[in-house]
Amino acid sequence: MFERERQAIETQLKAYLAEQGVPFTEDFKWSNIPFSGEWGIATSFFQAAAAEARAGKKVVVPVRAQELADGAARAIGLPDGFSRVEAVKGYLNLYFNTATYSQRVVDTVLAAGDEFGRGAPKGKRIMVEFSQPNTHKAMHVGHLRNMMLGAALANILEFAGWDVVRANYIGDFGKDVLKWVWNFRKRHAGERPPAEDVTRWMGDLYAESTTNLENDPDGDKEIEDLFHRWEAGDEEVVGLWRETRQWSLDGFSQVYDLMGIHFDRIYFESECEKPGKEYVEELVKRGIAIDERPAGPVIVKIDDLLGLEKEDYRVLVILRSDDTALYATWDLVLAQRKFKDYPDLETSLYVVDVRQSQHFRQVFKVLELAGVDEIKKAAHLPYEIVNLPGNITMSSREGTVVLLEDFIREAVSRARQVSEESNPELDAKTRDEVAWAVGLGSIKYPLIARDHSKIATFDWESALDFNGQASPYIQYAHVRANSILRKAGGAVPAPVAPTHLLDPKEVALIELLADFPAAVQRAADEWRTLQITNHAFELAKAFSEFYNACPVLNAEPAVRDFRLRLVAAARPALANALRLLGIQAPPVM
RNA sequence: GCCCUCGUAGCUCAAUGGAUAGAGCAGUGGCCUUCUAAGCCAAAGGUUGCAGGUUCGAAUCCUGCCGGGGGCACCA
Repeated sequence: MFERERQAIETQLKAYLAEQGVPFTEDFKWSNIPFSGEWGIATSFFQAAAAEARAGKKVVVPVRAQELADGAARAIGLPDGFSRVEAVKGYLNLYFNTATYSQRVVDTVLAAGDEFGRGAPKGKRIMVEFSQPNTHKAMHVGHLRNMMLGAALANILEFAGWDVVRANYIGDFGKDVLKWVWNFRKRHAGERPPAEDVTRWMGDLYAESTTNLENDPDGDKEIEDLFHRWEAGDEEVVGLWRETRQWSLDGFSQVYDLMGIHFDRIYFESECEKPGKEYVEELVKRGIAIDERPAGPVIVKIDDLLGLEKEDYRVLVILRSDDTALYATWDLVLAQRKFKDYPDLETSLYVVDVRQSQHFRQVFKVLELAGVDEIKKAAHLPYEIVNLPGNITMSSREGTVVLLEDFIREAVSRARQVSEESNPELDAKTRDEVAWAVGLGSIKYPLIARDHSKIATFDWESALDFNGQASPYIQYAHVRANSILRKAGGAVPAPVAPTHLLDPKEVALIELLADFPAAVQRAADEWRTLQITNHAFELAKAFSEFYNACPVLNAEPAVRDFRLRLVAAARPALANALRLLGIQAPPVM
């Protein structure tokens, strides 16, 4: 928000260093002054001093850094808009003139409103592939992390200025699917799914099919037969597959609607089946893949092709020995199809859990070896899975899963209960909206509020704890801001500079508001939703502390006007941050 | 065996190579006649797994070790 001032000062600093003969021409790194209640920007001279040391000048770096900071402070004097300049411990601290700057921040946020924090269009397109559910299976909490990560990241990238394509890749074919179909036509022919919890029902039948297959010596053969009949376009098999698949797809749609997620492009594994096999043949012809059928599968010996002595990429199986396709077969063609569908794609991002890191490394490398240049723009964003306490991985086979439907129901019910206790006056319709907004928010937030590389642990107690660093806390701050504005009559006073000495809590809140646009950019650059979940929480915390320390409505008129504008700025900032995370900001709770 | 990854307060997690390592939860003590207490305030809690190295400066980068998790030919 203050790039212009910063650049002007930076120019002066560089001139000063040049004058002193310091061989340092890099850009300065700026940060906020880390003392609470103070507001300003800071940079250090350690790099410059170190550059001198490297150039042969005999200096003690910290001492020299302080010398340079001192000299720089004298050289730039007191720039416009600043109230104080100091050199401390090698740092140059520039304190803003709080009256001027606080008004500027508040005015800027209010002018932008719902758009506050949006970056300028970058003119670059990125595809984010996420969710990737399997038909004929249930959805559990693990799937939710992927969904939320992908959805939030897509929102953030878009807000940061990217053109975003939200893509889904649905696992609607393969051995597991046909296993389900095999069991269904044997034992459930003619049955139809229930009205509610369709994906759970599909999952139950999937678990049943697994058990039945284990106890059926002819099962594997019969499934292989189904495979070939599907390929040949057998009407009965394809018809049944299509019908049952649709049940899952409808179930997914319900979940996505509930979660507020949409996709721009949906790919299916079944579509990749045929072109995948053709591509495998091509790779064999070109000598990239080795065909060991029928004794073995079709493989690519990646390390050999790269001339690597040590094993690294190892071997990728791209077609089974029985001619059936597998994951890698489809992925090889899907990766290329994405660039065909969107030729201007700058980045093709895969949000898939970390266990598939090697798989993607292999697939991308094989395509590179095959001369597919665009594949350099493909990237895998690996994230860790959601485990149960005791580091137990969820397994539908062992019944150790927390189903999405159950989780949502519990969270919404808990939210309703808390709402009834703390705000009994709400009417039924509003209560319902609050329960859903808070319940859904509370399950979404923790899944994206930790680094991707950290395993998330699910337990009911903390999942349903609405206190502290959690989505309801942020929503509550928004509600309080809204409440003040409502009681003020809705009108926001005209722009005004503060005439009172700003409270440290006001300063802290203003600083966080000013930082939001940078947080959005950083989250987009690093593909880290964590930047936004943290910022949203910090913002809510700053607002709560401000709320507690600084009366608004009962303050004297000049103070009241300024604070009212500050509250009016905080409200959309909180709502925007939540919106990026896919979380609603209800007006009351 | 090879490769990847994680290790920070009792627990769950933060911390663009930079100033005094911060939050939440749990526990302790306070605050509702004042804008919604899903809140706020205070105190307490640390050898950043261990040992070296690089650097003016390391929780952060490198090496080794210890411990947890994951991946390594026809699952996805």
